[in-house]
Amino acid sequence: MCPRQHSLVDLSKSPGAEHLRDVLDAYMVEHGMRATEQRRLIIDTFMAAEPHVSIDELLGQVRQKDARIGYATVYRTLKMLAECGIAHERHFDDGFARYELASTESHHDHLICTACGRIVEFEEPQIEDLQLAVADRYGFVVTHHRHELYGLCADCRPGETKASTDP
Amino acid sequence: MCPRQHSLVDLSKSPGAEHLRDVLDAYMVEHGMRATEQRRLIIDTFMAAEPHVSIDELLGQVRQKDARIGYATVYRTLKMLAECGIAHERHFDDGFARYELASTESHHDHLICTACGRIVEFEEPQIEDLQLAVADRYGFVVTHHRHELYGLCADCRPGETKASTDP
DNA sequence: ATACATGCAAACGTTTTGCACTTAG
DNA sequence: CTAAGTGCAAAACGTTTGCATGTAT
Repeated sequence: MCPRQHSLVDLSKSPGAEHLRDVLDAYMVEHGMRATEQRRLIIDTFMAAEPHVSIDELLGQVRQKDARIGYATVYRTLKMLAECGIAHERHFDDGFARYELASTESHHDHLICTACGRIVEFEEPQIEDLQLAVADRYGFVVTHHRHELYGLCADCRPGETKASTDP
Repeated sequence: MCPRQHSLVDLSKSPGAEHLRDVLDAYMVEHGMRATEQRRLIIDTFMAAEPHVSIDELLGQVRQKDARIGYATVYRTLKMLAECGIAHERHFDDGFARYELASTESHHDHLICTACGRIVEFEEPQIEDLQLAVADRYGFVVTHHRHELYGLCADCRPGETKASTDP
């Protein structure tokens, strides 16, 4: 192992992560999948990464440990994680897929700052309830949904400190 | 009841397709754009088409009248309509852009049947209010959003009668 | 007459896959 | 040993654009 430094935040040890590992192991055994060096590295890196990483971002982080890893391997590994329910694939308006660890908590949606790219998760049970009511009103049964609020976060909003007159 | 406002480009309160034509004309004049045969045909066809047409669908309909029309022309015309606020570009989960006339009153979101592709518009002011409340809670100012409910419509649901025990 | 528009085909950016080589079991 | 995984490069996919030709004004 590389005795580089002790990671400050080790999400792989947060509550729930162990269960995810179990789910993953079961899934891989069941599908005759092998635990390769690359997969281990990619999965570990993903679990320690900030939420909503893109494939490219993750690839960059992974390559700091092993520069030979290819895009396709990261791509396929993330697809696999999504397939077995450990990760969720998200498509915001920036054009590429992002992945987040499936949390044990309930469902959440997202606020996205169009200036700095910050992504904040929110939960609003009342909205969830209203969604079901709306669907019911139209005879729909909802299987999944997408709810994204785009705008400016507190740091990017004009008004904090005026003087925003550019030449 | 509604007096027809004249000449001013006031999109937000446009009552009908006729006004949209006026807005369009004004936009084209202002941008030195020409009223070509193709554009007329494409725009007329779009306005008569069902809501949420894709470029390919519209191209198909347009080619029934003039088989020489190219994809790029439809593409550019729809972009232009979106640019001047007459059409809205939507991206659902089927991978390609769809366009709808902006003629309708206030904002709406969508229910999409994942079986037959049916798209239903819904309006729910309470959800809109809650969105603003949520954004405010996180210090965000919302500029736009995306809210899509995916599921099965009444026609595609298993068990027209009841059948509520099916994962 | 000439700037704008068209239609083709090729460029794009991201995702997905075919394939020869490598490797875990 | 052999089925599964890797990395590369190329295909696929919808979207976007450069360019030679056509046309509305």
